[in-house]
Amino acid sequence: MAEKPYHHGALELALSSAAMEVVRTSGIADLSLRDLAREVGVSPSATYRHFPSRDHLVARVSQLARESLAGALLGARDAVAATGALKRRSVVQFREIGRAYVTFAVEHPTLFEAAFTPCHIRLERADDPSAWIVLVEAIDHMVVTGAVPAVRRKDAPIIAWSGVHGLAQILTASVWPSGIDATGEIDAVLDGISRAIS
Amino acid sequence: MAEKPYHHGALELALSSAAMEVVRTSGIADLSLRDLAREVGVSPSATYRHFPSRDHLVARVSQLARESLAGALLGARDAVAATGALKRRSVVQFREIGRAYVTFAVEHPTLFEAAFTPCHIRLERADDPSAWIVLVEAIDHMVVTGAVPAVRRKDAPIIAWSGVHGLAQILTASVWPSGIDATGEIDAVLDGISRAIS
DNA sequence: CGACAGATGTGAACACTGTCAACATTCGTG
DNA sequence: CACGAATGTTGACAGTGTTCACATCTGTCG
Repeated sequence: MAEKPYHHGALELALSSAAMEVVRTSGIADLSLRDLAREVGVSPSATYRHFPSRDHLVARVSQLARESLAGALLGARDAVAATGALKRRSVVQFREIGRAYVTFAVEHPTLFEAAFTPCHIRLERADDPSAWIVLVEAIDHMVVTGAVPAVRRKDAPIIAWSGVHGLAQILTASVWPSGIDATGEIDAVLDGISRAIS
Repeated sequence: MAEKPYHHGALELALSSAAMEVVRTSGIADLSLRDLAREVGVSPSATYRHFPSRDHLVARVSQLARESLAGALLGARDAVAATGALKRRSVVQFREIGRAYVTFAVEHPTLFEAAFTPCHIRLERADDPSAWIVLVEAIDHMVVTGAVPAVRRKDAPIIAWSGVHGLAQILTASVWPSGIDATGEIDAVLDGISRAIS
């Protein structure tokens, strides 16, 4: 077995993966280039062949976290049984997407935090399947099936996205006015969104 | 004039103020104990007499930012003219509070970011006038004037808070699906919230 | 008033970080 | 096969949070 090839071969991927692991278990604030380099078995400066700066690494990880969230939404949507009336089904799908959004944040708070961490770096590669698109599609679908009036089509996405994103943020934030029970609030907000876009 | 008294006299306040200035102009990520110490004209280790760690300083600044936000909400509420029907006035006040929340975030993005930055430190001193309380009071007031049905009293706060906080977060976040126009979206979301809690 | 305890500030050090420049090795391609 | 581009290494620099031993001041009690 090759002891230690001079070239790692897939350093960028290895670094991203190790970084995602750190984010999952610890949080994006604890990302350290030197730590990752150690983890992967490479010198600190080697990382600079793949990420111009720590901020670029952070931005990449944030992007991966966003894609992970989008994947969760898609999964929740596609898990809805393809039975019954189309109209009702479009409503259920939308609701499950919303629930998945908040659930993802609650179950993987560090990932969710990373997904929307403020970073001033502009990646050249754009996001793959944006969570935003999944939401807009679901709403468009509801408009088609008549579950949502066409008048609401324009504003419904920002209303729904705001409500769901805000709740997720609130449930995962550290500072709080008083203990808030997650499960109860989720349905309350989802109901509110339904009324708002009806 | 006293050249340089050995004791600063109000170091904690001076450090907090300098820190808030950095947050306002630069962002909470750029906070540095050594920088602040230099700014205030004190040795780096002096800061440790007032903040056990950098995280504590960050937590304090975050708290100050939250109080600043709460102040903006109070200001917006009290700026509503005390004329006309009570019912209508309670609705206008609620709407202005919501608008102020989002406006604060858009106009002072770094302060808003600081207000909800994730930090694992628990301050002993609790927040003074929480933004949450202002919101709940406004909703209670609407229930009293009959602008909001009593059935919604329980869920209205989390619905409104989620919508407004989510929109603020979305408008100030760095990564985006597409350019979003702030002013238009604010009214859309505020209208949505009104429908949701009616 | 004066001594003493506690609060507050200093200086020098440690371990750690991101980043860079000069150099070494390997890969792909003419 | 040779050579340029891609990738990895070594060693350094400036900067950071944090700590410890020490200096200085402030208020309080006999």
